[in-house]
Amino acid sequence: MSILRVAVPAPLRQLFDYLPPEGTDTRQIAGLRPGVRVRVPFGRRELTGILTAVVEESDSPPGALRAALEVLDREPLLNAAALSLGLWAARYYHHPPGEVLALALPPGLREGGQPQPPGTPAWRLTTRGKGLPADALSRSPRQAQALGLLQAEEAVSAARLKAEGISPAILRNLADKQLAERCTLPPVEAAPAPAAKGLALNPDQQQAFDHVLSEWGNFACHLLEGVTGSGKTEVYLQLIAHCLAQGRQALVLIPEIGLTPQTLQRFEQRFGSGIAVLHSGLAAGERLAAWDAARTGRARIVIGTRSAVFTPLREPGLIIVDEEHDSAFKQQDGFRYSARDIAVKRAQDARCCVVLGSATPSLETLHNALEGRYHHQQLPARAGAGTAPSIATIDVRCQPLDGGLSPPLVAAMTDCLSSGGQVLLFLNRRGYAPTLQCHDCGWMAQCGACDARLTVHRRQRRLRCHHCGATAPLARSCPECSSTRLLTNGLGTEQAEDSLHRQFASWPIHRVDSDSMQGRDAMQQLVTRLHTGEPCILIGTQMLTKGHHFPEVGLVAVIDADALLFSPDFRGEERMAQLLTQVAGRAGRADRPGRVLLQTHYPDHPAMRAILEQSYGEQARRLLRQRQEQGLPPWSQMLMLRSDCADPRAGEQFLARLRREVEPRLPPGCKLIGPLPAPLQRRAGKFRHQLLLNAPDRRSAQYAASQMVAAAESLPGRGGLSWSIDIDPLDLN
DNA sequence: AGCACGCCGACT
DNA sequence: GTCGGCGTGCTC
Repeated sequence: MSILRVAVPAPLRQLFDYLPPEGTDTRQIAGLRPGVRVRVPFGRRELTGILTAVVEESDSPPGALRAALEVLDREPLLNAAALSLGLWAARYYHHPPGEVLALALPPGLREGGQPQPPGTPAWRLTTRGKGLPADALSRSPRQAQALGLLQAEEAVSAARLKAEGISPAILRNLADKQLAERCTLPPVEAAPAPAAKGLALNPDQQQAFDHVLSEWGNFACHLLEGVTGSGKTEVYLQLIAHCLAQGRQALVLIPEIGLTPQTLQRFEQRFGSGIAVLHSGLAAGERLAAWDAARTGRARIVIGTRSAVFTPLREPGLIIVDEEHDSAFKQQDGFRYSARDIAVKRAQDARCCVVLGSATPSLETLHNALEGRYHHQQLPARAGAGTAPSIATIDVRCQPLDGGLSPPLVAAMTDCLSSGGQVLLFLNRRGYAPTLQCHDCGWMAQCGACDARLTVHRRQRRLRCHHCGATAPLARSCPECSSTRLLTNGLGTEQAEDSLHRQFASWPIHRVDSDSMQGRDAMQQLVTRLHTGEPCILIGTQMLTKGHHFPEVGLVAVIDADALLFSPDFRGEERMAQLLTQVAGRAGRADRPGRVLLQTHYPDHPAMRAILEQSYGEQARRLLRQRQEQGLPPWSQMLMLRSDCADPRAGEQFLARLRREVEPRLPPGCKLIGPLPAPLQRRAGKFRHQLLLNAPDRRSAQYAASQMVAAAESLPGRGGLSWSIDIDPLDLN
């Protein structure tokens, strides 16, 4: 008896068995390959699942099995490697397999749609459209223009029409009149990779490159630790060239879409076409096309964000994770996976090399390298003889601050600007000010749904909660006492920008945060402008620290370095060191060493001193020793069970019961902490609690996780209580 | 997550 | 007398 074992997209941690569709003969069953999509009845609905195996026996009683409705694909959409990677990740993260495998498909195929024939989307005229006289649309110049373009050729790609200024709406109008229709152009054959060798590698780069090559053909994980500007990307490019020359595909993971234009440009210059880009910002059609190119092997290089780690590849030969320390690789809700860790597993399965690159490697990765599990390649020098920036603190105690700037900082900025340099100011707080307060009665604007204050956004004339997204109009008077003496407390980027306009009126000022960089290519435009080298001031959040290198920046200043100093999380100091090192890395170039200034009230704080006196590598090694003494990751394994409930007590009670149930059965050395209220206990109207487990090793953590999930599933999850498990949590918030 | 079934308040 | 509120239970 053949049984189909199907991963169904439901939040259930199991696979479901089905009989083959009615009327399937044994020959057809024998031809069924795992990785095809199957339409199945599920409760009272129909869903599209993925066939994971054809088995002879089911654990379910025979009468309980229903028949699948239809097999949707002749060829698997997920090959064996993609399938087993997804199932492994589902087990490791204790997440429903159907939801994990759905992630490996582009959204258009998840619901059971048919894959489009490969090719670029295009438009052509219908027979009716072809018969139309040229002047027929004289009342609609845009449509007439579109008609003209389409008349010239058999079919015109959607991208070219867009470039000619024809909006999709115009084409839809033509389609409504049945004058034009969608079609696809045959895919452009990937040009063979040009033989260009790229830049000459310096000795460090060459050594790193050679070392990776020496492990080629087997699984090996390499940490490529290179200071900013040391030329990691060139090493990636030459490794990719080698990979392509071996006839294999390269998968490149990057933390954010924002970085794609730059990265992509550099890759295209080197390799021409054959590059597929995958991220959530793509339109459905583009995404499907890129995914299909990766799966079939037409794309030789696949560049993508987190979820791209699940993309099926025909013949992977190299995986690169750029900025591996970046927390964007860890999904923070739902399926809480680490794309970096899964990339390592994937390389292991594929017996290929994986390169984790960073100027500021995570302690997890560094630990693996120092323990000899990963190879460790270091690029200590800036390529092209650049000089590392000098770092100093500004003690702002007792200093007058204008818009957050101390007199020494203002002087340094003036200096830098007048000598033709750009200034980069880092302030990790969006909006105008983090609090609005009544001067007469002390009232403060609080979020109604979270334990948090509302942030003043003056440009939008609104108060906004940065935790749940709630907004409220910016009050003109106090709701408690009607006083109009409302004060803002604290400093955000908007306010800093305003005060810069006052203090540096003759210089251009650009604000860079998620509010000001709304447009699709706002960042790209700014980067282009900055590359003209025009002296200016940049003020922005985290966004500024990621990826982009601005060669003309001569001064980088952190307006409020103290904000990083007192984190409740044991990873606080690691994050501070990474962030400050990354910010500092934005400054300077070959002929002009950059300056980095940190404004602080605690110039003697050990963490602050460490930033000045030690390289990131030295700090990281010191922090690793501390973690060892404290028995914390990466020397131990953590997992966290979170509860979320409208009732303030129910979540805590649920976790307490769970703890009682599970604690006696834990492997030796496992410690439970909690239940504790989450740092921001009430968020979006829900009370959050957490139960943390610290385990001595992976195996016991894995065992404990199964116990906890089993217990949580069996406990009555009453009263709208929801829970989730986070394996290797990054943020203990 | 859906989508049922299942028991208690305001309407034609 | 029904329509419908969302509480809890199940999905091969």
